[in-house]
Amino acid sequence: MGIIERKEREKEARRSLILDATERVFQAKSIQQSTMDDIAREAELAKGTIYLYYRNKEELQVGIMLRALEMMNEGFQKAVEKENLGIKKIMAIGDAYWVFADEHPFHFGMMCNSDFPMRDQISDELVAELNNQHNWVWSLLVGTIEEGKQEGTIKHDIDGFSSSLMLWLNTMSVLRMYQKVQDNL
Amino acid sequence: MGIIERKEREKEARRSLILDATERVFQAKSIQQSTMDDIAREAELAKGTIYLYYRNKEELQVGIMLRALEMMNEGFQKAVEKENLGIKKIMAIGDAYWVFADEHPFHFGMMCNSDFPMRDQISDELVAELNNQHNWVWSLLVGTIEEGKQEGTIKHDIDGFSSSLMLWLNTMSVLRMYQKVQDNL
DNA sequence: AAATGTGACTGACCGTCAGTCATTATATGT
DNA sequence: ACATATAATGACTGACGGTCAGTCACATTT
Repeated sequence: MGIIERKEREKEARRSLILDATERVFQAKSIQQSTMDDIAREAELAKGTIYLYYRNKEELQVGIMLRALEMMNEGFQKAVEKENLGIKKIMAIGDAYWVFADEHPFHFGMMCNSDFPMRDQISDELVAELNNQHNWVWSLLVGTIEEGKQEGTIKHDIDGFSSSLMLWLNTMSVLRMYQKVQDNL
Repeated sequence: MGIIERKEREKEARRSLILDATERVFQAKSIQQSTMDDIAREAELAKGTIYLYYRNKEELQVGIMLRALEMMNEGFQKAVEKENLGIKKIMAIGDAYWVFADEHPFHFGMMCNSDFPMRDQISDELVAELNNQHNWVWSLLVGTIEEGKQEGTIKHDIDGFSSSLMLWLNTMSVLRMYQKVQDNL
C-alpha cells in the first residue's frame, strides 16, 4: 500500500514544518512569551491542528532540543571521521562542540535548557529519541577514549566513563555559563 | 516619629514572611507549578496583598535568589576570615561553595536558575541589590587573588580578573550540571 | 468623643493562553 | 455517486497572573 506510506511521509513533513514554525517563533520571542496561537499562525494552521502532531507546548520544545542534539552529533561524527588517533578525535570533538555553540547559539541554548519539561508530559517516542541521541554521543566519547588507550595515545589508568563525564560536564556547563554571562553584559 | 519606623519594620517583616511562604511553595511544587493563589494561601493573605509587597511572581523568584546569594556570601565571608594566606582563602572559598551547594540545594538551584526573569519586570531596588551581592563576591575573589600575589602565595603572572572569571564559571557551572545529572538519575 | 483621614488588606473580577471537542472539509474505497 | 475514514478547524473552557473598587482598623484632628 503506497498510500499509507505517502500519508506517513506527509505526516512527517507536517511535523517538521510545524517545528520549523516553532523555531522561528521561539527565536523571535522567548519560549515563555511564545503562545500556541503564535505558532499556529506562523505555521498557517489552526491551533487544534498543532495538537494533532504534538501533545503540548513542551513537546514542541523537546522536538527542537532533539533537532539540536542531532545537529551537534552530526558535527561530532564528521569531526571524528577526520582524525585517526583517539586523542586527536577527542580534541576534534571538543572543537566541534565550541563551533556548534558558536554557530548555532539558539539551538545550543535549547539543547541545555535547564527548565526541562517534566518527562511524564512527553510522549514515550520523544523520550526514547532523546535517550538515543544522548546514548550515541555518550558511547562515542567513552568509545573514543577506549580507542586512545588501545593505541597508547591516552593513558591506561584513565577511566573512560568518569573522564567522559568530567569532560562532558565541564565543556557543556562552562560554555553555557559563558554564553549566559555574555548575554547579560 | 517612632510610628513610621515601626511601620517600616512591620512592612519589612511582612515581606520576609511572604518570601518564607513562597520558598515553601516553590520547594513543594516547582516554580512553574506554583500559583500566586498557592502562595497567598500559604502566607495566609489575600492574593492582592502579595502584590502590595512584590510586583509580580518573578520578583518573588528574584527575592529568593537574593536570599540565596546572601547566604552564600555569608559562608564565603566566614571562610575567608578563618585563613591568613591568599591562596588558602581562595581554597576556603571553594570549599564553602561546595558546602553551600550541598547543604542548601534548593537555594543553590534558585541562585543559578537559568530561566532568569527579564530585568525590566523587576523593581530597580531588587536589581540593585542583586548587583550589590554579585559585586561583593566578585571583588572578594579578585581582591583575594591580588592579596595572594602580594604575599607571593599566588604567582604574579596570574590576572586576577580573568582567573576569577574562570574559577567562577567553572565551579558554578560544573556544580550546577552535576546537580542536574544527579536529579535526573 | 465625634468626625475625618490613612493605608493595609481583601477578593471578585479581567484578560490571556494552553488545551479540548463538536463540526466541517477532504481524501479514499466501492 | 455514495459511504466511510481521516484531517483540519476554531469557538469554547478552565486555570492562572494580575487589578482595583471597596472595607475596616487605627491614627489624627476638631
